[in-house]
Amino acid sequence: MLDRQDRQLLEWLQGDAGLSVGDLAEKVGMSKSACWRRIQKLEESGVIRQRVTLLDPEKLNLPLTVYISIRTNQHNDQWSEQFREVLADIPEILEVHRMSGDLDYLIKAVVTDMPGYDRLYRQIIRANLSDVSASFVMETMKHTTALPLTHLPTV
Amino acid sequence: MLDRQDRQLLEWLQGDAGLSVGDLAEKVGMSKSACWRRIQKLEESGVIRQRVTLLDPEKLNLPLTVYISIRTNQHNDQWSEQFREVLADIPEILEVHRMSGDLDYLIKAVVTDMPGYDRLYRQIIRANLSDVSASFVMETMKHTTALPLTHLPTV
DNA sequence: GTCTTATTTGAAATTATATTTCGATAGTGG
DNA sequence: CCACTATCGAAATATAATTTCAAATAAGAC
Repeated sequence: MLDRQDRQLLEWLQGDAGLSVGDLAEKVGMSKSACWRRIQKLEESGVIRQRVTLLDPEKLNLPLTVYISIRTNQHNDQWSEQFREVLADIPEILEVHRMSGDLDYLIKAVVTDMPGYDRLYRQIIRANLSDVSASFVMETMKHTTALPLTHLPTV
Repeated sequence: MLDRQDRQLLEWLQGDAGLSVGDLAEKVGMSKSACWRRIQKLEESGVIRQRVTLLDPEKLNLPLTVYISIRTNQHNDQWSEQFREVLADIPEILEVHRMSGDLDYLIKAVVTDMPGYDRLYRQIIRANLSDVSASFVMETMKHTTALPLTHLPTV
């Protein structure tokens, strides 16, 4: 069970993984050692998954984000597993979700430009897909990795 | 311009923001101080955006991810700006993109369950939207924040 | 080529931070 | 009230970040 202080720590850490234990301790009002142990526990328990560095896609020559919707007529496990492995190895592909509803998979990818998208497209359709359609991101109006902590059971 | 060593540093840091300068220095084969300065420059130049902590949605009672597609008949700047502000303040909403093609906006959100989605839906449709449809994530097959460094101009 | 200048480097010193230790405190069940 | 357990804070120790400075390297200018 996560108490108020754990939540506060998580709130701060979601925004900045580089904060020192000392800073955090001050922010949530406890000693450094208590704070440090809290963080350890949050890591051990898996609430904290990992600490990552986010880069600027534009600066990496990846200004175009695309969502690719896929329908397939292949629905067996073996095909699905192979599809997963292919996509896992393509670094431009950031997310792959199996979806409810009329589309089967939704993919998020980053590319340099339209020719870049076309190269990606050609890789993907090697699998047996009945329908592939792309929507391009014109403008990202919000983008955060911070999850709300408001749905936890009350202490 | 990012040379081989910068790229290697970024590669490692994307995977783990918690690596020490010493470890990184060893991995890419340079001294600690050189390594430290490289990282500073990458931060100053904005290639490194931020370091964040990723949490486990399930452990936060947010097992359901949903993509919400929106069409609207409102296309003026003022409406758009207001829409943005409303969405920015809803913590369950992680991403909002203005899209090309037949849908206007694509939203990614996390919720506890279907009633949770319904509450979110009701908040969103307060805006003047002509069409809102949801697709739920059954299974996330890939999810990374690491961008490919393979599209940078060669040194 | 070689001189000059501006960058970048590595080792060592310094400063700051993470981690451990240990005794004190507070809550729990019997 | 006592024994037990979990948590705490302050201080000690171990690691790591940051700065300093002299040497090495790269980039032009001629």
